[in-house]
Amino acid sequence: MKLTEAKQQFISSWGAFGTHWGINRTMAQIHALLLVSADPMTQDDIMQDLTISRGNTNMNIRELINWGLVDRVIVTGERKEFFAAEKDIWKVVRQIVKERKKRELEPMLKLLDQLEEVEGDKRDKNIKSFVETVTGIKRLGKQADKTLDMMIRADENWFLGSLMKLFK
Amino acid sequence: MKLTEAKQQFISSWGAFGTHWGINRTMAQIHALLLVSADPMTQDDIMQDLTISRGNTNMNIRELINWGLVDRVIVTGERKEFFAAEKDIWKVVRQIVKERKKRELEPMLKLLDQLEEVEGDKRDKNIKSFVETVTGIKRLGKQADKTLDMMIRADENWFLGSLMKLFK
DNA sequence: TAAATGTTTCAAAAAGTTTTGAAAATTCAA
DNA sequence: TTGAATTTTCAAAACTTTTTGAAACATTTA
Repeated sequence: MKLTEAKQQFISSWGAFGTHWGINRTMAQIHALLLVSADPMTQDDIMQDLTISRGNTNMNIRELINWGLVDRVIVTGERKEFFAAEKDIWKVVRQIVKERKKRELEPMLKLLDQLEEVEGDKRDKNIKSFVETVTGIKRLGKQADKTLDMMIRADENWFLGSLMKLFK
Repeated sequence: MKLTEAKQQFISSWGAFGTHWGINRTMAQIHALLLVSADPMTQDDIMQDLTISRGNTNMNIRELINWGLVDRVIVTGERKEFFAAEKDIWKVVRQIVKERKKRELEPMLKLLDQLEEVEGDKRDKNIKSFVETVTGIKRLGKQADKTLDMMIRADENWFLGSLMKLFK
């Protein structure tokens, strides 16, 4: 397979993959493009490569920067802004985990805390069933929260090393 | 907070939560409703509780059954089919991980294997950058694949216990 | 067997999301 | 300053996904 074709394939699959994870196709494609390109690219480069509009490009680059997956790069002697993806894939994963934990897991845990304190007789079958489910989810959620925290703080080798020992 | 209100809240948040994870709102809401209800419910119960159409209800119940998150329950003396959610939340998580791994992670790893074998001079900056990125992703992906396999096979206590030891 | 009850399908409508592109805003060099 | 280059915004259009509901299908009961 030729490089150009391989890049195309990677970009298109990464885009499809992203849509399963709540990331829109274009955002994932721009990320993919920057991941496999040797040098930083301008907005116009990206537009042309992916044949998407200026607005769409701009919007999604900004979103990628928000997620901490892409950085603005200043190239001396150039007026235009350049963009580059974080290439250390382990950092990328940690970054995504960190953001999603904050945006999704933490609010859910806060809600579960409230719901656990539903009024009424705990012997009532309906209340019992509700509280048990909520407590179960909360327990697992809190555990996941802690585990992810460790993972975010951890260094790649430490993490891989520990898992290898644990799961061998 | 009253039980009815608490249930409402739970169902609506679980629905919103689900949409971040590639599960549609209704599917997540039906799942939530069944999770917190003490007894199995019929399609008509669910329709009425969530005020959604018959077709929508049917479609999403079937999808939940496909995912292994909901079971048909036979109630003796009743003509209608009843449905109940798997209440062991740890089983639910394992089930979801298993499905998504199969549908998403595994095909991606297969593709990366192919892409790694791009033609051309490995000293070329562009090829080098591409191969390095792909290799990096593959390495992490393979590791994740293994780890998830262990997790799917593992028993709750074993998993929590090991993690507790590891991450304390 | 026919009627009644229950389940599934699917085309069309509604709702939700993403993309476009032109105009506005900003930045920078002269 | 001015104006050319660049970036950002946002309303409308295109596209995608979800939902509806009526009709078809299936199963049970009498």
